[in-house]
Amino acid sequence: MADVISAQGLGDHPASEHALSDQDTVALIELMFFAYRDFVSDPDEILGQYGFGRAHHRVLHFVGRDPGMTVQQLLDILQITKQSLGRVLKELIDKGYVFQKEGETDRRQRLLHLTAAGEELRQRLMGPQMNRIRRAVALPEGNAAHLYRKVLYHMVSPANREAVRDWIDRASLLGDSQNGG
Amino acid sequence: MADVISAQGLGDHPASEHALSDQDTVALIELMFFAYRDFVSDPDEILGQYGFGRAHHRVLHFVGRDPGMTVQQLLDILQITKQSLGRVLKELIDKGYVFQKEGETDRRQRLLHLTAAGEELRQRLMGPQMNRIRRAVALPEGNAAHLYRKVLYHMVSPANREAVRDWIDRASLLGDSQNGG
DNA sequence: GAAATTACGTCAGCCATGTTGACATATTTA
DNA sequence: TAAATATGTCAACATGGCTGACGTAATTTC
Repeated sequence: MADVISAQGLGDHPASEHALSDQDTVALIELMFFAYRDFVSDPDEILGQYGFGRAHHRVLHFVGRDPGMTVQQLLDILQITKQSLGRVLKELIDKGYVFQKEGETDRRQRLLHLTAAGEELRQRLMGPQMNRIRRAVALPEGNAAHLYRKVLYHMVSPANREAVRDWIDRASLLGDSQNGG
Repeated sequence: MADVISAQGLGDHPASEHALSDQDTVALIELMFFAYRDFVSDPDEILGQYGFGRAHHRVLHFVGRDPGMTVQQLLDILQITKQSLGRVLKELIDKGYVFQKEGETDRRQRLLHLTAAGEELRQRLMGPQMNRIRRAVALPEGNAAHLYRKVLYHMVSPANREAVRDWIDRASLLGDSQNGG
């Protein structure tokens, strides 16, 4: 029974029916909590060494994924206020992990980029999460990755799905900027 | 292409290989962020009407799942300090959503229970999340629920898996306390 | 070309929720 | 009886959200 949640959840039930039982649904709600809690624990530990928090991580990650993005684009993705962003962004700039470049076509814009140190830290933070995802998805079941991605996507609110899909598509097209390139 | 993340992610790749590409792995990391963000948005809105926050929600949920649990058990699940818990617990008790009963075998314990109002609120908070999970899992793919549960479970840190499995098993055995019974 | 809008920054204060450290009290266990 | 346990509480602090207000430079619109 190692590495199996419970007989209740993974053995006894014929999981092929499409309507989920209340029990199973609640178990998923709780697993969402536990999984997210541990999922962010790896980077949290690293961030502490730099005097940063989760907010810094998000900025590092998304700027690294889409170098040259505008402040407004970042705000749209994070869905926080510019004042909240301002604080962490200032710290990241002051400590030399992020820098800004005046927009060429629109000189009001301060396009966001990672410094070499920023990209390095971003990789360091992403490593454990990639390992965790790969370990979790690489199960004997077969195309878990496909399903899991689809399920997570459908967990996003319908109103936000277009923005999320656009982001994922866009970031994918940007190439392997998430792999140190 | 409606309701599909992207050609990149869900169309072009043969997802049957067990080693996930970097691109796909990063996409999952980001989906974890977006999905969790929206997953907690439903209850957040309701909680605001009561002057409560996410911390209150967690207490309501887990106490409702395992009525009579000790304070220490709750602390172990939430993995926060007793001072953090103390604040929200006090508010929930003062406002009449939670009450405590002296333990019978060990009179030091203050066993936690929901009042009728507490159970009602808990159901109200859980409703949208159950709908969201069911919608996300009820995809044409077939046994998504099974896979998704397994994947989320494996996202939990190995050191925490026993505790999480025990909790899920235990809560399941407690019957349908999550369904108003 | 003047006016309105946009992109961004910043100051100030507030709130929720986490932390550490210290101390108190009742009860159970050794 | 002494030590450990279960719980509560006070005080101070950090992070990262929020609102509201105001300012500046650049672009767009009329």
